[in-house]
This record gives sequence, structure tokens and C-alpha cells, in this order.
Amino acid sequence: MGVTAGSVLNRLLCDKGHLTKPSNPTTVKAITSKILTYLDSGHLPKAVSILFASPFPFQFSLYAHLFQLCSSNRAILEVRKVESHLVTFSPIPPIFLLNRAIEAYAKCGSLGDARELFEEMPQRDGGSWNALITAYSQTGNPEDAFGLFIKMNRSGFLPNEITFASVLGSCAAVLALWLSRQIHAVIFKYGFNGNVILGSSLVDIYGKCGVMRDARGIFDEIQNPNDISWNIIVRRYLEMGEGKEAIIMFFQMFVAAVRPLNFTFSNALVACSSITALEEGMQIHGAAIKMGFENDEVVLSSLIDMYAKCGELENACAIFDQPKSKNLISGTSIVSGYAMSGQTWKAREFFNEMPERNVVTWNAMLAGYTHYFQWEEALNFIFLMVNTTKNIDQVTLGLILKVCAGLSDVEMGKQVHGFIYRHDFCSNIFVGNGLLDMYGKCGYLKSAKTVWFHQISQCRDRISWNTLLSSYARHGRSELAMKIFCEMQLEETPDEYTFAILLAACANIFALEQGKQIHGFMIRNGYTMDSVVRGALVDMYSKCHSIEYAIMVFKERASRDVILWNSMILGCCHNYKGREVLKCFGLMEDEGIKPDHVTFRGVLHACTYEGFVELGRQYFDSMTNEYGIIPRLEHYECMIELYSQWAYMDELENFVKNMPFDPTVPMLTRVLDACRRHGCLRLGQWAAQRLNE
DNA sequence: GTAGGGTTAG
Repeated sequence: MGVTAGSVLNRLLCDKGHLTKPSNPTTVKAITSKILTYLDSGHLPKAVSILFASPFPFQFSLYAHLFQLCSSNRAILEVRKVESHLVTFSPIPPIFLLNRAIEAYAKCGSLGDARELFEEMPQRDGGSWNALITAYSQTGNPEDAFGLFIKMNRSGFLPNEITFASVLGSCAAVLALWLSRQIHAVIFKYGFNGNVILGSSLVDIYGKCGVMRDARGIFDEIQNPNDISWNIIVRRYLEMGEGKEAIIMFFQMFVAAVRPLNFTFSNALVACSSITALEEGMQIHGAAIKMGFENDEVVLSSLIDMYAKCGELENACAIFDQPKSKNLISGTSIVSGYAMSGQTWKAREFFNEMPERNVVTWNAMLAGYTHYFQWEEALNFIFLMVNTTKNIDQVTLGLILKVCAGLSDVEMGKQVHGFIYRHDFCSNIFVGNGLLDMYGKCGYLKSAKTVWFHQISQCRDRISWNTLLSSYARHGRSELAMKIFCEMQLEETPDEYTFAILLAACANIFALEQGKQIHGFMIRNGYTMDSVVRGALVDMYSKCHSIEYAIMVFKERASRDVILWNSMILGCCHNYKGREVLKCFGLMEDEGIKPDHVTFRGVLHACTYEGFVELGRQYFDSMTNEYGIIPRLEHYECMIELYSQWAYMDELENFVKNMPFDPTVPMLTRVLDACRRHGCLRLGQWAAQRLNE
């Protein structure tokens, strides 16, 4: 251990004999210039080591300079030497220099030295308090910083801007909203409310605490918000899920003529991805180039990710091909972009050619396979991953569990469970919920319950409850689901997702009364009926053959997206109201809503019920020709059903023999059945032969 | 001379 601040100071105070020595200008001057030479060549320890060659004090500015250099170099031993020289040879060291020493100790990570020097100082000023409060605040000791702040006030020192900034920093670290509001009031009282830094800090805290209205109010009152202030407000909107507002504020920066930081560009671009605002993203791209960010690695990576997430893979790749763009992060963005747009094959090709990958890259690829239900590929990839890299984290485990659930492979799920147990991922809520979901989807409700009580009982959240509910609902245990819902309300507020699960549970067992009760509960408790919930309601009412109620919910509000239209269309299908389906399809188009593959499933079903064979064929053709939707397996199944049921045997034969893929077993069975019923030998023989193959 | 934000990918 070196000499601590306090002990040197004590020696100084007890033994003042050598303090009366006169200074020697020539010695001091010579050593100063030697020290400066060392500093110029970057030799801080050497410079400090010759301090004691002079038994006289140096100019104060030299000490200040040395403390600053020690801080940036984290050179604790040198701080001690400089302080030692200062207090040994200056009769009364100026307070500001000792404050610098406190700051230097703190920057070097030694709160002990900082505190000791503070305690032993013969005299303190407000700056000394500030230095120590900042020291505690910046080293992650917010409680101590608050304590010192109170002590400072009691000792009769008035806090200034610096004090408030430090204390607010601690408030932000522990989200102390209530304390922040009080300090906000005091700041106002002292007239510091025009201060940009304090204003920005308050915006930061209110934003972090989720009260964006207050945050925005303060932001609007800052007279000249600077780049950091703008960065904070954009970032906070983004974090609160208000991507649109974040982008609006970003463009406001240009009106205010403040040059954005590269991080602000990055935040704004993430905001664009979050709401797939490609148009705005491209404008930001243009602005970035105009303002000279075309070689900024952070901005380039963010641009690549924005284009990839918005489905513009060509643009993303074009930027990636620029020399400054190629790195692990942007490469991972490309993999993720291809994977999550369904082009898993391209993603894999790119993945295989990457010079380096990390766990995020691997997860991005795996997420693509799971998202598109490519279980076989996912499984092979998992084996490759386990054999290639030791890096598996909670995201990987969550995805692997998703694969187990998708394949209903509970044996593999149990093995993963063992791995989770052995590698101490048990306390991770993300993994815990994944386990719960896996057992639930595999129908192992008992195991799900064990996970529930023994693994996540301490840390369960709303997602855990929803997962448990949906595993009971999926297996027709509706009454139990309702009971669990009652328990849930004791510790979590249900969300829209909860109700969608419950309504689906009711629909599955045709529990109209309970469905109505949930509907009423939501209305009484002021839940927003978003399109997911309205879809679940339409679905429940139509499955329970209360089509009038379904229509009522459907017509309630004007905003209807494709999902809600689909719910209504499938609801009509359930009630064998084929003509209504086709009517809906027309109205939907009038509203400007583009039909998707689910819509066409409903439409083709409707044509089957009503016997509109020719119309059904026209709709099927229009999918590719007019709407750009590639027919899926289920649409081919619908057409086979349509022709089979209405005995259009020539059309059936032509259709089934010209599909772009081999007919599946259920398809051939259906064809064979139709041939038997309508006496079509040739096609029947063909189907039987294909079945035997 | 002391004070604030942020690190893009799953």
C-alpha cells in the first residue's frame, strides 16, 4: 500500500518545520521543464517520480495538470505522489487543488482515498462536496451520494448546478422518480431551470421512469437543447415504443439546426425499423450522407439493419459492400434480414461465408428457421451449433425450446431442461417461460406445473401467466384456465394477450356465456379493444354460432385490418355463410385492405360450400395474377376439395397433375375418394399408384 | 476546474 492522502496530510499538520523553507525559483523552473518534457513524450510515471527532486512547491497549474493526466491514465500511485508533494511543500494548499485530487482518486476507482482526503481537509468548499458526491454517484453508489447531498445541505453549503447534476445522475441510476421531482422543484427555486445539462438530466430521468409527458414538457422548456439533449429525447421515445415520435423529434433537430450525433442517427434508424418506416429511413440515409457520416461505422451498421428489417435486402447489401461497412454486427444484420423475411436459404449462404460469427449471429440464423417452422433445418443447425461453438445463451435456449415445442419432442425438451439446470440458467425468466411453453405445447401439463412452482415461482411475470393459461386453454381445460385467471389477478394485471387466450379457450369449448363475461369484463375495466382482441371476440362469437354478436363487434369501430377481416371471413365460414364471405371480400377491397393468404383460404372454403366452382377457380388464379400471393399448400387443398366435392373430375385431374409440387398423402386420399364416389377410374388408378409409391 | 446522453446485430 502506498501513502494515503490522510496520513500525508496529518504529517503536514503536525510537523510544520519544513514549510518555512523559501522557494528556489531556479530549481523549480528547471525541474518543471524536465517534467513537462517527460509529459510531452507521454511518460507520466517518470514525470511524477522527479517531483520530489524539488523541495519547493510548483505552480498550482502544474499540479492541476498532473491530476488531470493521472485521472485519464487511471494512475492511482501517481495521484498519491502528486498529492503528497502538494501537501508537503505548500503551507496552505488551495482547496480547489485538493478537490482535483479527490476527483482524481475517484476516477482511479479509489473511493477510500477520496473519502479520506475529504475527511482530513482542514477546509472545504462547495466544490469539495461536489467532488465527493460526484465520486459516489459515478462509481455506482447512489445511496451514499444522496446521503452526502443531505449532509452538505445540513453543513450550510449551498448546492449548485454541479451538485444537482451529480445527484440527478444517481436518481437516474435507481429510477428515483419521487426524489427527482423534489430536486426538480429545488432546481426551479434556485433559478437553475434554464441550465441545459440539468434540463437534459431531468428529461432523461422522467423518460427512464416512463413518464414521457413530463419528459417532453421539460424538454420543451430547455432554451437551447444541444445535441445530447436531443439524443436523450429521441432515445427515450424509442425505448417507450413510440417510434413515430422518436422520428418526428429527430427531424425537429434539423429545424433547430443542431447537428445530430452518430448515436442519434442510430437511434432514429432503429425507430424506423420498429415501425417499418422505410420512407423516413431513406430520408435519414440521405441526411447522414449530406452531413458527412458516410464513413461512420455506427451509422452504417444502423442503416444496414434498418434496410434489412424493412425488407430491403438489396439496399442493405449494397451498403454492406462498401469497404467501411463490413463487420460482425452488420453481417449479423444481413443474416437476420434474410432469415426473418423467409429467405432462410440465402441467410444460410451468407452465414456460411462470414469470416467470424458470435452467438448473436448463430441465434439470428436459428430464429429464422424457427420463425418459419423449418424444424428439420433448425434441428440440424442446433446440432451444428452445439458442436461448433461453446457460446450458448438464454436466447439460444429459448429458441431450442421453441423447436422442441414445434416438433412436440418432449424428450429433447427434457434434455434441454437438464442442460439449463446444469448450466444455471434456471433463474432466467426468459428460459423459464420457454420451458413452461414447451411442456405446455407438448401437453405435459404436469411438468409445466413443476416448472411453474419450482423454477419460476420467484420471478414469474405476466408472460409466465399467459403461457400457463394458453397451455391449459390449448388442451381444452377451459374451466381450469378461468380459475388460473382468477389467481393471476392477485399478482399481475392481465393484458390484451391474456384475454385473447381466454376467448380462444371459450371458443374451443363453445362457452358462449363465459366468453360474454370476459367481453363484459374488458369493457367495464376500460381495456382497449385492439384488433387482436376484436379478432378473438369475432372468432369466439362466430364459433359459438352467435354470428350477430360477431358482426356487432366487427362493425364497432372503423379501423379494421386484414386480421380482423380474416376473423370475420373465417367466422362466416364456420357458420356456412358462403355468400357473406364473398360479400365481405368485396367490402374489404372497397376499404382498401389487401387480402392475404388467410383471406383466400376463407374465400375458397366459401366457394366450396356454395358450389361456386368456376368462381373459386377465378379467385385461385387471381391470387398470383392480381394480388401477388403465392398459393400455399392449404390453398391447393381447398381447390382439390372444391373440385372433388362438386365432381369436376376433368378439372381435378388437370389441377392435381399440374401442381408445382408432389401431391401430399391427404390430397391423394381425397382425390381417390372422389374418384370412387363419382366413378372416375383413370384418375383413381393414378392416385392409388402414387399413394403406393 | 467541477456536470448530462449513447455503443448499432439475435
